[in-house]
Amino acid sequence: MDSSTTIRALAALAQEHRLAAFRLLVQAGEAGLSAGAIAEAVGAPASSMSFHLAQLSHAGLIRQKRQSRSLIYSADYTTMGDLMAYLTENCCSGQGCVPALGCEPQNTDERNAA
Amino acid sequence: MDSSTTIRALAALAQEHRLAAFRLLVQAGEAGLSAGAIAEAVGAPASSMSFHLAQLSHAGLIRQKRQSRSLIYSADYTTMGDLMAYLTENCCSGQGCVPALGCEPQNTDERNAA
DNA sequence: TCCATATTTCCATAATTATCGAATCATCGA
DNA sequence: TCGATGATTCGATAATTATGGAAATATGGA
Repeated sequence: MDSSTTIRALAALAQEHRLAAFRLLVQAGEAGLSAGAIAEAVGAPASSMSFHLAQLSHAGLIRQKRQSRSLIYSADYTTMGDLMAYLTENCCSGQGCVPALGCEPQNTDERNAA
Repeated sequence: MDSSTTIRALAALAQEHRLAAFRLLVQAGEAGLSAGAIAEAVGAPASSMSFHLAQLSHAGLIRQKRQSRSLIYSADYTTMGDLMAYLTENCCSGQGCVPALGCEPQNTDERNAA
């Protein structure tokens, strides 16, 4: 992940409605949520939310699929993973930025799932 | 870390000159770098860089100390760590976002250094 | 085909953020 | 105290980003 891609991802998350939407989609998991559901949950008008979803999408953080009349959005963890890797690599060098989780003796294989 | 603090940190990093500056400071380590040195390395005029350093500072990502005529900036890893923790917690839920490092069998105690 | 629903695109406007020269402030050495 | 150096603040302007209603697009059902 290069720095301009990183900046796009960071900027995508650096906004109230977008961060809320992304968190929601992470919670929702594979099933995802429709644009309308997200807009309602976040409390933003449809057209505004659409704008924000486009930003997240453009950053590669979420995916879109049509399901009948609804557009279902879901989190795309690969970009998020790349972002985490970039930050760990470039912004935490040798210091204690990596949170102390995910380091259990035998974590079978939940990582690398997406 | 609450979401508005998170957003401030994300926004602080979501800018070319600031991300470059922060990476530089992470590399520089404890010793840090002067405002002038950062501005030159990043290729931004002093007053612009000063603006950006203020943003990073306000987000809690860097610290400032005066050393004679120079202001020396250095990375503050605690906020970065909090940010990583927030993202891991809220944006990677159960999925494979945590990079596969920091999980060596016996990593003595380099974490929690700062 | 026609209507209702779900969502986006368009557009104008508002708000925020970035840029950078000039002026100002702080510190040091002579 | 004066001049030089390092850095910030000020202020005006440019650029980007956010907002949200209205119009347009896509889909499905009757």
